[in-house]
Amino acid sequence: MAHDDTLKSSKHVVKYQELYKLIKEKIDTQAWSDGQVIPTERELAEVYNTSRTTVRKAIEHLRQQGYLHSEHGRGNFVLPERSRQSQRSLHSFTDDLLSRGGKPSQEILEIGFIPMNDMIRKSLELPVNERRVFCVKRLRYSNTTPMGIQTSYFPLKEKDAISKEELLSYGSLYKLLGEKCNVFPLEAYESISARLPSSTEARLLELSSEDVVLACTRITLGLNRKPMEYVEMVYPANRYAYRIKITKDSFGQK
Amino acid sequence: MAHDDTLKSSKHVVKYQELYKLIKEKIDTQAWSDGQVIPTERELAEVYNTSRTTVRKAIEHLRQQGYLHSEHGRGNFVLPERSRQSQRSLHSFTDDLLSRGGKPSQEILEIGFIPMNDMIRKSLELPVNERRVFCVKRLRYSNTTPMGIQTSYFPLKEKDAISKEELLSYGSLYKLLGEKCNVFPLEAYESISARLPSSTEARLLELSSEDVVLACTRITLGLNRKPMEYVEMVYPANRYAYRIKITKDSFGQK
DNA sequence: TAGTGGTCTAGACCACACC
DNA sequence: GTGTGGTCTAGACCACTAT
Repeated sequence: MAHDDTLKSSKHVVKYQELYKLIKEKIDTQAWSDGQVIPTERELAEVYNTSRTTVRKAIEHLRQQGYLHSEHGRGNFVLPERSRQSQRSLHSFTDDLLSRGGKPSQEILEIGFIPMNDMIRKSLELPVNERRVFCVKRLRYSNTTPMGIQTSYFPLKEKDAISKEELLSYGSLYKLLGEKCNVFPLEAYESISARLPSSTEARLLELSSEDVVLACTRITLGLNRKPMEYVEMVYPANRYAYRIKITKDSFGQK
Repeated sequence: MAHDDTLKSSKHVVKYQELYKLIKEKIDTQAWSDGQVIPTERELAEVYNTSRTTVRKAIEHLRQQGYLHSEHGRGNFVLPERSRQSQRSLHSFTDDLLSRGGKPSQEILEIGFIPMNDMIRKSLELPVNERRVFCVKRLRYSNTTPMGIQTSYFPLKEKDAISKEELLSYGSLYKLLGEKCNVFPLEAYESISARLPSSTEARLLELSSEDVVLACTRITLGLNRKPMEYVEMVYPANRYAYRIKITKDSFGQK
């Protein structure tokens, strides 16, 4: 009864998201700590003046994010921090480095239109009459250590060309693309392999003769599910590892 | 009206899973094909004699699996095959090779208890008085090509030791562990890096001097969210690449 | 204006855990 | 038993898309 209408359901703000944030906050601040049960769904529904269905929807998402797990007949329990997030999700290289505790910066090696090739055309699903593609090649740093070479290809119109100055002032390429071309990333498919570095790569990444590189390619799909980016990434394997969370299929799949 | 009670909701069979399978079937068999709208949620609810809530739960899961996407005010649309599954999910090496189109087999290099070390103890979160751990080292083949060296460590009781013959007759280690020790994998955390192979690895994987390996470690959590396995995997990078799907966070996370 | 998916409600019954 | 989460219902209203 302490609350009543804490969950504002005004324009475009949705009750189950509010409740999700609220519970997440409780867990992040350790008001509800690891291994403990949280209040029952019926209690939460009453306290926050909502229905059990809405509570369950919020809890469902917290389960997917690794914050809670449910035991039939017992209750919903807070999971240890190690389980939380860490599902590999779509974010910029900048965010990635930040989450690893470094100070990101970048050097632009190349920027501009280049002739199309078949690999890029196929990845971006472009018609054969597209002759040029926009390319941005960058060297990424964490503090002063080189952490990767990232070469991105975008199906831009000639008029939408991005200048070096523009990119540097924006910092984030995704943000720039969103505002200039109205494209936003939705999901991506990545392939991760490894090989010996080329001499150029070894020089840029400051590698010794024993070092190898992780070589990854990614196709990013936009909101309309069309490819909006093809990226080749090269990481120094001795300084960079992929971390992923693997889960069981929700159900059905067998 | 054609159906009525097609969706049997008998013991332990749940309506939304049945409906999920039914819609998935329609899409897999291309009865409902790429880019097309499927019947409206209200229609599906009527035809299959269920509520719209239940229909929406089935559709929600199909969205998560990349089978459908929804457009507010327009309908639910079938996504192209490329979007489906491919989320990296928990499965055995055997399943993985099968999905890549090979014929899996294995050779057991080592099996038995070995002395504990700190790396393994920490990964499996074991107390300091645990002195031994069960180790299985296997060479995996796709057809006759070596595709990986997999070294697994399990916190087994001495009495639960697994023999080479047992493992070979079962084929799957997970299946054996499930039946013998009642442990089942729930989720896993994997780290992917790369390096030069050791001379033993190069010999076993039939590598040339130019080849490098993907070096991965994995901690698998069981149903009780306790570590049930620590695995080190070494793949020939020229023959094996990781494929992962990356998605945007569901909501809230910002 | 009509039809769609998105949110939300206030119930109900079931399966499971614990006493 | 009682209490918990898991499933399901039959509505309702809103926001968006189309015509």
